[in-house]
Amino acid sequence: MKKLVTLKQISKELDISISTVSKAIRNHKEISLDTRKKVQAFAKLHNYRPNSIAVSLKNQRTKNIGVIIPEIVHHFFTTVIEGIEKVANSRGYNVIVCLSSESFEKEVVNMQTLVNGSIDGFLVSLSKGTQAKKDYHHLNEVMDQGMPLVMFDRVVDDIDCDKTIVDDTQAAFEAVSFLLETGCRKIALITTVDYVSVGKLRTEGYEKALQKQGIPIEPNLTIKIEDIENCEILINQLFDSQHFDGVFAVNEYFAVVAMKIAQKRGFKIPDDISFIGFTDGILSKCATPSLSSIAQHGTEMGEISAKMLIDRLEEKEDEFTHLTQIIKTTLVERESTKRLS
Amino acid sequence: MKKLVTLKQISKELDISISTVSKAIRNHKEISLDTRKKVQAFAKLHNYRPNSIAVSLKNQRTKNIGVIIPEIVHHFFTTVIEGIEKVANSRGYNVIVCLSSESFEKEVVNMQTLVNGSIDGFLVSLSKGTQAKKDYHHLNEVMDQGMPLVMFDRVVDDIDCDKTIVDDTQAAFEAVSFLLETGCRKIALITTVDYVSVGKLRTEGYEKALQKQGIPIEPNLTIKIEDIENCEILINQLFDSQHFDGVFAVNEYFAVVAMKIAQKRGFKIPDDISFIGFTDGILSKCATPSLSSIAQHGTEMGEISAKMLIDRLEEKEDEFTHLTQIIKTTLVERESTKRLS
DNA sequence: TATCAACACGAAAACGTTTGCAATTCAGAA
DNA sequence: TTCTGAATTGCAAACGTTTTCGTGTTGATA
Repeated sequence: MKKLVTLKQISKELDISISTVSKAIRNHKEISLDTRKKVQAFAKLHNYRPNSIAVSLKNQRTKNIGVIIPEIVHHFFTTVIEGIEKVANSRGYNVIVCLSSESFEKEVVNMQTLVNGSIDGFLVSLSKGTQAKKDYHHLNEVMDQGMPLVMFDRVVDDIDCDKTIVDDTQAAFEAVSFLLETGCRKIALITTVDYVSVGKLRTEGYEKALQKQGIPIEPNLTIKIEDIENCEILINQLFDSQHFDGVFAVNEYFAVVAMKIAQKRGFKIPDDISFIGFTDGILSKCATPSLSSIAQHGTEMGEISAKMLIDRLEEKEDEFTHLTQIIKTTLVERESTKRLS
Repeated sequence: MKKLVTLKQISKELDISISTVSKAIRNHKEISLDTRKKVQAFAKLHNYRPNSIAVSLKNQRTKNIGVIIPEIVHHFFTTVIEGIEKVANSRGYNVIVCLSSESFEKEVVNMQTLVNGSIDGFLVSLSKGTQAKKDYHHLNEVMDQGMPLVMFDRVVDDIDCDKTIVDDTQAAFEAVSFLLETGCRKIALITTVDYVSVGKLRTEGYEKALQKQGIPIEPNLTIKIEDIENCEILINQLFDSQHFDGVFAVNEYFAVVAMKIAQKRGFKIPDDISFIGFTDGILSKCATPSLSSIAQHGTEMGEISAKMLIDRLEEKEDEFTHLTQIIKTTLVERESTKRLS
């Protein structure tokens, strides 16, 4: 077992001052070529690597970025992380991932433990808890300290920072419009409770699409799911009490569960009922029938968010305008919807 | 914008030495109660937090652990991370996640950039590239430097370190035995190429189960998938050329794809063909019919691995025996298999 | 009054870097 | 031999902590 070698040890070994060693390793031209060669050879031999903690302390930057997400067992967030990792890595940054588990308190604690020097900037998607509580003091504190913050997907207007989102309302509008165009007349909506920003926005898109076609909005055709555990029960109740020929769900899981229930009740998909979900993940592809859904391009969202953050970290002079990037969604047509004639 | 306050600033403001401030904040009894109260009040007011980089440098420990996984868009690894996060957080550690993307080179680079002080220990699951190349020098280097390393799931015998695995062979044996007990006689195997350790082990379990029942192993009933992209093609070829009444797949994705193909060809599941997959994830639950599969308990694996690592980090005296924890798998019966009579 | 412990606080080193500037060396010119 | 300027090299501060050790003050005791 040989611990990592330090500048001091090299310096002693070679009988050269620490500063000369440091400069020689980094190939400063103010050190003679002879010395540079000698030191570099020695460093290579002993596998010298600068201690990143010391470098961080000296340079007042860690080359780490912190990512706070509500859940990781969730295909969409997973693709976002993939995108973040990709650009972070390519620009020399490491990614520290923290999970809020949809809890406000955990989100606050996570941010507090990272803000004290561990990272250079934050990438955050809000927990449900935070959205319900509408308490954003932890975000403001971080911003106050001059630490860059980029929010993605689950964002909030009250905070003035860079953001990356998809146009949820527009995407939902397009999906529901597609259902209408392919012949659906009574469309059920399976969504989340209103405080979840994306749930609310997608609900708005649903309503807009109906309104545009002059179709009245029937409240009984909408179910709002708070606790994912009992979504089956609620969906079954919907089937019990209502008739409809289309379903729009705000995520793929709800859509797939609804499809399974519909099939059990003898409905043919898409002949009797069409289905569209949000988030084009592995479930959509593998469901039977495969599910038409809205691709949110999570990887791209991660890439763009990370790029925004790192650009901000490395910008020379402070730029005070914050911008919001909107990612274009795509409706992926599969077997759960009829063809546009 | 107010940057974080430091000990030095507090010290100047209160006209007390830095060391006294430090001690007062940490409630050392060698500082008078008066001073302690005063300093603590001031610190609280100005929201003082010790700079974690400086603390890390001083204490020679970062309270970060590095996790290297092959892919994150993969339900199993995602559950492992969840488990890791949970215990790491509860014991005051942050988690730095790096993706090898199944590439040997990326795995090496990731480990090298983390080993220089950024973290206290590693949690690693090998990339396919590394397993194919059989080059483990980067792991040995890390161990040589005295940095604790715990491998999970995709491990290798050549490295002497703590490990967490499931008994892949035994689990596959049980799954295939179950198929046999429920009446299957010709069982196809959908696996990966041999250099993927878990693929190989599960294949062994499959063969053992057949041997035990005295059923000959037909090589043509096995397909080994290297590139996940063209798994559909290979599975279709299998259906074209062979007859069978059971399928065992080494992951849930292969199983679900095979089920879809079987259904398209008019087979009834499980009456004509039974299916069992490995990795009990969301796909298994949501497939139609739902897939019987082997739960690997990823969360538990993550928890145990993280616990092993942190225990190792915090142990007083060096303990030289490395241990391998084996996690019990569970066969989750669903609709894709017949009932045991 | 001298001694001593208990108490409160501060100086300084250490962790491993980076970097501006001062100090040293050396060759060549006067 | 002395001087000059360039080429090398080293000193020391700085980043923000923690911690050991030393110092000074106080009050009590002999």
